[in-house]
Parts: sequence; C-alpha cells; structure tokens
Amino acid sequence: MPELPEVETTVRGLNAKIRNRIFVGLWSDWKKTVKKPRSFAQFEKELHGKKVQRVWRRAKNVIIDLSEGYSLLIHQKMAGHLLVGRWHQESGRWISDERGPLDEKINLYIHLLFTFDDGSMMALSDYRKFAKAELWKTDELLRSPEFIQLGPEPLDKQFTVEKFETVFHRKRGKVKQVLMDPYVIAGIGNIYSSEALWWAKINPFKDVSQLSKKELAWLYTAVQKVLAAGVKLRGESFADYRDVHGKKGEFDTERKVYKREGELCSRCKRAKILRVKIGGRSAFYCPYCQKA
DNA sequence: TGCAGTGTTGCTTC
DNA sequence: CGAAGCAACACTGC
Repeated sequence: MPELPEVETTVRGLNAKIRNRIFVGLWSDWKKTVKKPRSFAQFEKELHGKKVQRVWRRAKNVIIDLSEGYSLLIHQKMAGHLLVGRWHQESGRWISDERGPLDEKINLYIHLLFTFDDGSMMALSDYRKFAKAELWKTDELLRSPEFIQLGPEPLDKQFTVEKFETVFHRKRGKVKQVLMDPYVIAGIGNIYSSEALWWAKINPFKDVSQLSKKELAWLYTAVQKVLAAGVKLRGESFADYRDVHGKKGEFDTERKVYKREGELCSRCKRAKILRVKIGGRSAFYCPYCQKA
C-alpha cells in the first residue's frame, strides 16, 4: 500500500504521538510478523522498557529509534497500517476507544499491538499479513547490506539531477521497472511511478539506457513533483491507505493515470489511458502523450 | 468463482 | 556468474 508519501505521512504522525513513550506491553495474534529477533519472546523482552527517541523513514521502512542503541523497523508492505490510539478488547476483538475514522474494519486486522507507559497504543493492522517488524541494534541496522544497498532518497536536497542520471545510466530495463527498484531509487512504487512517467511524457516500456538527457531531466522533475505532492496531500487512499489516526490522504485528486484505464487522458484529451503488464505489475499510461 | 492487489525476496532459469 | 522472470507470502474484495 504505502509508497514514500504514505510512509512519510505515517512517520510524521508517529513522531507527533509516540516520542518519549516507553514500550511496556505487547500483544499479537500473528507472531510471524516479527522477523527479528527470530523468537517473539526475545523481541518482547528486548523491547520492554525502551524509550522512543524519534521516528524516521528510509525507503518504505518506518524506523523507530529507541534508547540503549536500539531501532524498531516496521515495513508495511502491501496492506499494513500503523495506527496510534487506545483500544480495548471485547470478545476477542480490538475496539477503538475513540469514535471516528478508526472504524471496526481496520481494527479487525490488528496483529501487533504495542502499549506505552501512558496507556496509549500503537497498532499494526494488516489484512494480508505481509508486514514485518524487526528489532535491531541501530548500528547493525545502519551497517546491514539490505540497508546500505538502498537507492538514494528522491526528496533529499543532495539528490541532484546529476545523481539521478548516474543512477539510471548504470541500469538497463524498462524505465517503469527501474523506477520501482528500491536499490536504484528509494520509495517509489506502482502508483507514483505511473504518475511520474505520465508527467514526464515517457513511455513506461522504454529502456532506461535509451532515455535522452532531456527525458532524464523531465523524469527527475516529475518524480520529485509527484512525491512532494503526495507528501503534501498526506498520501493516496485510492486503495486503503490511512494515516495513524485512520484518516485518508488527499492525493487522489491528483491521480492522472493509475487505475484510470479507459478514461480520456486529462492532458491531451485524444487518447484513453491504457493498462498493461510490466514486470508482472499493472502499468497505466497515455499512448498519445507517452509514445514509445 | 477467479483473479488482481500499494511490496519485497528468494528461487529458478537462461 | 549475472540478469531476468516469477512464485511466494496470505487474504480481501470486486
């Protein structure tokens, strides 16, 4: 579900709510969510008593830095939601104490529930059970290969158009797939790659090695534009993304091609948006604006 | 009923 | 050996 803007929205929400809180309790009905340490009991034991220092994001990972040099990493994968609030259990189900957007549906899929020292809680809801939680020593996480190998952050000030060109010229393959490769550039998934390519007027099938310098510059600008708009609008909730309070994002007003197959392109008004398969995923584009 | 799905990984094949 | 392709993960909703 979440791509960079959605994860960023979640991270900002967590920072406002759980800083300085101390982990005192843990509940789970799907312990496989915890991947590290291997043993759930060990995870629970090591987490207990740790204080939240700050929450940040790398690619689509939420990282909660803790006292004593620990970091809790959570990846929401396709359908995970991180929520904060208070819940109580009724006949085996978690019920939100608050009225409003944290409705019953999302609560049904809570598989991991952390309790803090002040009685507030952080829940990981995930109807597909793909999300993962890992407890690391912070320095080990930062030195781990899977972390080091991640591509640059597209919204970093240091991520210049020159860096973008360098990163892309090293690769080959369909530009759509390369954009979604977290080891090439971080945080871009199926929605924002489709949107960026539409803004840049680039055909998603085009091989990255065939992109002109001009096209690379357009794509660089488009990637930053759609991601920044996504963050500003607090994410895309076309599917089921919600922020930590269960609220929807507003990026849907900006959605130009994703899941719009058959609709007239809003820019050229001469062609209908196509849906095709690239690398096993659906890609959406305007065959007129984004000629091969 | 069948299939697609916001992501990533790891296995197989070339 | 590297790259590419694809199943697997597990479940809901159209």
